[in-house]
Amino acid sequence: MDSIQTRIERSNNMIKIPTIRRLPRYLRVLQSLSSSGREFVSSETLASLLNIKPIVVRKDLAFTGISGKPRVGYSITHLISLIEGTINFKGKNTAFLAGAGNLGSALLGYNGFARHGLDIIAAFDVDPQKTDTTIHGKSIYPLERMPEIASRLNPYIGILCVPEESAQQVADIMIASGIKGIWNFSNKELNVPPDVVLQNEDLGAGLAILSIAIEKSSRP
Amino acid sequence: MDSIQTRIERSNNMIKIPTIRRLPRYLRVLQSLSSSGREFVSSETLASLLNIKPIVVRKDLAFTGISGKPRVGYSITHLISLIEGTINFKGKNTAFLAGAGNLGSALLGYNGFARHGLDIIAAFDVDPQKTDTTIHGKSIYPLERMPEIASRLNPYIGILCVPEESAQQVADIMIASGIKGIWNFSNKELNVPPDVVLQNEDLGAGLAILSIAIEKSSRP
DNA sequence: TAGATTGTTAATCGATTAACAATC
DNA sequence: TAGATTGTTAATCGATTAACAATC
Repeated sequence: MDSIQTRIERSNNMIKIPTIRRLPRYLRVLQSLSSSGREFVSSETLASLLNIKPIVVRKDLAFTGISGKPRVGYSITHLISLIEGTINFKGKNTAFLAGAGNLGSALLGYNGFARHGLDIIAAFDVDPQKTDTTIHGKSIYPLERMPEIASRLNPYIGILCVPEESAQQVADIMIASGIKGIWNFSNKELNVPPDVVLQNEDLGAGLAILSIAIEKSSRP
Repeated sequence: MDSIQTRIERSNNMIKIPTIRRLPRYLRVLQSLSSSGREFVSSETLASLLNIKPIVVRKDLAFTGISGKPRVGYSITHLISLIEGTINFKGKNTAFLAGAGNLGSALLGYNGFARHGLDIIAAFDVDPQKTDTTIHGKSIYPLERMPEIASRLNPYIGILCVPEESAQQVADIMIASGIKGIWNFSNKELNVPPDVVLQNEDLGAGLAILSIAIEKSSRP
């Protein structure tokens, strides 16, 4: 028999992955609406901007704790603030990045992260040619200095952009450095202890979905 | 009343998004097992390598049409071939890329795409400083030449890496050029006609999931 | 008040998991 | 044959959608 706590948590109120995935999208259109001077927006309008259904919007937004006004909609500035709070895009999420290759360098230069509350505070590489330089204004340190520098800066997130062959090894260094979550851009299946969160970013998955969908739409 | 066809399709046999997302992961561990000389693999082994359950593996692999042998498992080379066929990672998926900034350049230099059967055959940018040069060996053309070059090369996929402000406009040029699917790395919500497939790649979504999971695991 | 929009409750749909028979 | 592993059928779980009452 489940505990009351378990049953309550299962029955309602825990935010769900599909909702979390949509929240940054709401955020972007809301910021755009806000900068055009609008104050309120309906679930109908948000739905049409995201090509989803209004009922999905209302269910999703309920998780942020917002209360909409019948006949008016939701306060845009309030909603922005609540979504940012819900997905931790306020404050600063500090991160280390490992692997300053093509992709790693691109992420170091990605301006969008500021808007997502992510601050890459240091980057690491094994290549002596890259270390002790900066890329897009971020300092690159030798990989072996990660634990030492982490003990001073206390990063939350480790962004892993190294080749598959060294991915597990570098992940282990990140974990030993006290990082709480790994954002894995390598295509290696990583093993991490249960208290470390792992988020895999798999371009192959997106490409496979696209490829199958194109094939299906060409031969209906 | 639904047609018989509709009911058959809904009841069984259509490959599902979660399965499609996992197929590239199977592919990678299978390729690694294959290069270590193994011939057969069980659902149990694959499951433990991907940190999922064996029943999920068996259900997923059924969609590729493979037939496993009780007490032995699945033929690794056969399975690789069937997965590649299922997600179109065999042959060549030809692509145009628009926007040779940080991210676009990184994707031009990404070696993993060859393994995914994706061939970026040309790249485009509005910046005259970038056009008529090459990045990672790929030629960069002025954006306005896309329709003309497309009429010769017939690309399937358009990889969109331009800033949000110009994303819709560039997507429209891709569509006018006859592209069948858009892989959208900009954070713009695009409008595309129903016969064009849209796959959004949203880094904000991954970051939001990671961020909420870290918060939850820190305060249990 | 009338009507538009939210938010809740119930129904449907789809994916995962469990149980177990089939098979080599 | 015995036992391991596949693959099928049924059950459970979770997310989306529909219907509609509440509210401003």
